[in-house]
Amino acid sequence: MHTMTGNDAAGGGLRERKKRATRAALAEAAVRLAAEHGADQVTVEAISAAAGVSVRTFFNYFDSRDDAFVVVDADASGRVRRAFLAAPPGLPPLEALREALAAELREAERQHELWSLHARVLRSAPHLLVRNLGAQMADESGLAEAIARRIRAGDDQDAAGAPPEDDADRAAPELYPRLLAAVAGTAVRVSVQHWCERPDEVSFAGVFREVFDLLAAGLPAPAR
Amino acid sequence: MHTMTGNDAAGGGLRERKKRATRAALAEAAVRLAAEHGADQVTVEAISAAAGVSVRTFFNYFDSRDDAFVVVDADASGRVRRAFLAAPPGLPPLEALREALAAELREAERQHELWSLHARVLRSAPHLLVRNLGAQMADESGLAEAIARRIRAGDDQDAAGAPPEDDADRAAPELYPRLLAAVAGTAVRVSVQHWCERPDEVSFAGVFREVFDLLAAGLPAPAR
DNA sequence: CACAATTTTGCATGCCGTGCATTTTTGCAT
DNA sequence: ATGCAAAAATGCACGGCATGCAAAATTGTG
Repeated sequence: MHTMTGNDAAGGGLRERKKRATRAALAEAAVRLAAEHGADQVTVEAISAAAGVSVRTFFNYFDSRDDAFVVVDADASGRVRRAFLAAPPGLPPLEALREALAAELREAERQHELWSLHARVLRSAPHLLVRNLGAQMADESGLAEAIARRIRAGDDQDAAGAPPEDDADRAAPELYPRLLAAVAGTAVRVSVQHWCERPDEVSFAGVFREVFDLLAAGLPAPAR
Repeated sequence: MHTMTGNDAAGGGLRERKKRATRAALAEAAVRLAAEHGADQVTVEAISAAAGVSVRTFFNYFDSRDDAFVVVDADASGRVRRAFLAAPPGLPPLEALREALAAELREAERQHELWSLHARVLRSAPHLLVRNLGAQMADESGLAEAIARRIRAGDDQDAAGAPPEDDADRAAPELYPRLLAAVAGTAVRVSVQHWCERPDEVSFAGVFREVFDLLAAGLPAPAR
């Protein structure tokens, strides 16, 4: 299940490469068809035909029809976690997370066309935006654990005596890591949402920076 | 769509009262059946039978089967908005929202049994938790507008000249109200989530207070 | 090339969700 | 109270979604 093999550019076997090619073809076909005809007018049969596979095969890759529209990049969350943990030790958690997210979002803007289509599909179908949000929430748990680990690592600088239980209380995550992970995800969502409505007025990086500045300041009443 | 009529305890006509009774019966039957047999084992037919209506009638009240598990109190968001707008004018937005949410959550703990069942159902079925999150997001837009209005009202104290457009730019909400609304919703979710895992260690009010204290402080790294 | 493992595919099945016409209930005016 | 119009509930039919199962096709390996 975990696809332990390094699954970035080229995973060893021809089998896995073809699997990912089929999956990507299905996802891209789904997004393009949805952008053209509207999301709810696209049947599984049409997606499968566009990708060159049978209807049954579609359900071998996605648990539901909507999943094809939602999943864009499965290992983006892993990259964010790694970048967050690799940030300079002195940085506060919120700042480290801001940098990690900003780097990932800059990277995401490379596939600008598909991203834009995807955003349009999600905006025109609130139902799918919710599912996308759900995928974001699935990452939240892993990110919260990374935050907790980074805080422990920071504390270990001061108190060298490492606690005997390394990951014993993993089943009961603390409050702060969860809150920070959840709020950061929300911040990304609001930034994208706000920026999508004004593609020309402001840059995405500017919106993103302003959002995190507001968070770091404790969400004060805006001055006019 | 807006159910303009004051829809609190007893809405005028017998019609609307019976409608809400049927809707509540369906929702409660759905939650109880899901808590007993598991959410995905409950068919629409079973829910309808338990509520004493036909299958077709079920779909007259809910757009999908899952919606029956998600919606608990349709006008909770309206109460929060009103309480938020009625808060003392001097209070900063974050504090006013904290108080409004705390009051609503205290009120929600009255139907403790159904709430607890509902929480268990949502935790056992991530799929439904996502839909619940979606319902929360639907309220987000209205709450953001209320926040924007409160801020405008606060500014009108300083500059008495009221702007000619009262709700002209409703279509283009500003960044801060949206962010605050979204983060507050996230804060509630994380509070409930965290508290549900430790029902005995801490009180819900305590978790809730700690979360908003962290937000108001700008999510600083926790001191040990 | 032969063989085992994996993937794809077709078929059957059941539930979900919607449109339409019909029947029943409700509110209101007489 | 009684008839009437609006609204809700119901039954029926239809198509898409989603899964299990077994057969056929494809890939990796000796």
